[in-house]
Amino acid sequence: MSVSNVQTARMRNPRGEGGQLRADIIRAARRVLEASGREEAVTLRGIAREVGVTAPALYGHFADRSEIIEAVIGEAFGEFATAVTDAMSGITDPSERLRAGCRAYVHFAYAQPATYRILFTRQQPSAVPAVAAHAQGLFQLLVEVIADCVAAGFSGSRDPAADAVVLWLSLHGLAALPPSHPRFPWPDEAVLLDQVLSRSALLDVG
Amino acid sequence: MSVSNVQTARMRNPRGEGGQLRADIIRAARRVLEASGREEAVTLRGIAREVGVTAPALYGHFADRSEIIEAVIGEAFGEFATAVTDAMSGITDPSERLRAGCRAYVHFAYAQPATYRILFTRQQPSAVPAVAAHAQGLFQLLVEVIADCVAAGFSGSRDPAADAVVLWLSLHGLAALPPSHPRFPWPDEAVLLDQVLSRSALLDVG
DNA sequence: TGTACATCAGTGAACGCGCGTTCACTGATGTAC
DNA sequence: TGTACATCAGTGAACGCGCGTTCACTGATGTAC
Repeated sequence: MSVSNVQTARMRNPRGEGGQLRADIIRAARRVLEASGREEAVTLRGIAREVGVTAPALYGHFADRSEIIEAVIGEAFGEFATAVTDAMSGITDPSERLRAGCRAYVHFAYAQPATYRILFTRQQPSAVPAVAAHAQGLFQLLVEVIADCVAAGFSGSRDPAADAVVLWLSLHGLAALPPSHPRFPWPDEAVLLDQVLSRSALLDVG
Repeated sequence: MSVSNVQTARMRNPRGEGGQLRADIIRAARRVLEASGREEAVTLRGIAREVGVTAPALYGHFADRSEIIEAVIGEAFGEFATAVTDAMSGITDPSERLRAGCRAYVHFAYAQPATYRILFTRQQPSAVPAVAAHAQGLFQLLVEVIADCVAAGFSGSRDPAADAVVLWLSLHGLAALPPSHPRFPWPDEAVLLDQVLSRSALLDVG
């Protein structure tokens, strides 16, 4: 019944460590989300089954189902932001830093398509406060690295903020379209990313 | 109760015109889809309420709920393709023809965001045969009009097919991201479209 | 060291709800004689 | 022209299901005396 199929009889948490269940719930919800691909399929009872606990137990940590979904979104966006910034950290060449960040963006979307969808194509994702803040920070990072590329002579951008918007549009297309249209004859992903970077960010591609 | 709020007592169709109900069902389903914003909220019972008929009546025209959803997708994609091709027809300047088609693409997405989403960001939309065919045709049209722009000296593209892919990625971003992120400070839509066209299609923007 | 008690992480049964789908039916309308 | 009948577009009641949520409870573990 469990999504992960490694469900063993769950041991009751020792006293004082009931908070452990909270983290287990969020992790289980994310597994259910990716296994089903649809936010609506992430039911409170389904999460409880995946955790190995009865449904009412979840109410010890969340007021209702929507609070669990919001926690999932918050945690997933944090992980997404970390994936992107980690990929960029330590790379001094600004054009390579930009490329690494964009690659991490797209790879996250391919590895966890349903999670990417819940983060970026919900009706109003920025209604979740954590999303608005994280998104703002990531966008600023994008603007700065494009500006770095300009300063280093790798990009012909005359308006890094405007070009960051255009780049984000293309990145989102690259992240979202191929998983939804697997029968379309997509070019190689790395080639596509280089084309997007050279066009949207006016980056010289070596 | 009805989404459109103009529901009057429905008159039974005269004999031989029961087929009228089929079209009513699809239209009602599309209203429910846009009103709720979510495919999962388009329930068979909800559609029946919107039509003004009991739920079992729908089984006279569709085998089950999923068949209604597929009919909605098929009809919506036809309407989308018509909107784009109509916008382009009669325009001789190829760069204006390209711009008009892209504008129609994006406007459709803004006017009917849930419908656009169901057409392009479903798990596997191209599993619906009508979608695969229509999408293929529209993409070919995009390649051709970019080639026309090159021939007329308006575009520096060296590979219209490859650039059509990049343009589609950006168009999708432009169509999908702003409705999902209304708090982001988006530039003016027309400006954004011109930037996308000049970058992705290497179009000279006047 | 032993025992009464409080705490706490859950359980188990139950609720009302909307869903998709089935089934037997109804009642108006056209058609055959 | 009148009447019996077939057709057909629906209706109304019912089903089993999974859902979110509530409630009273249980039983293990730590704590106070």
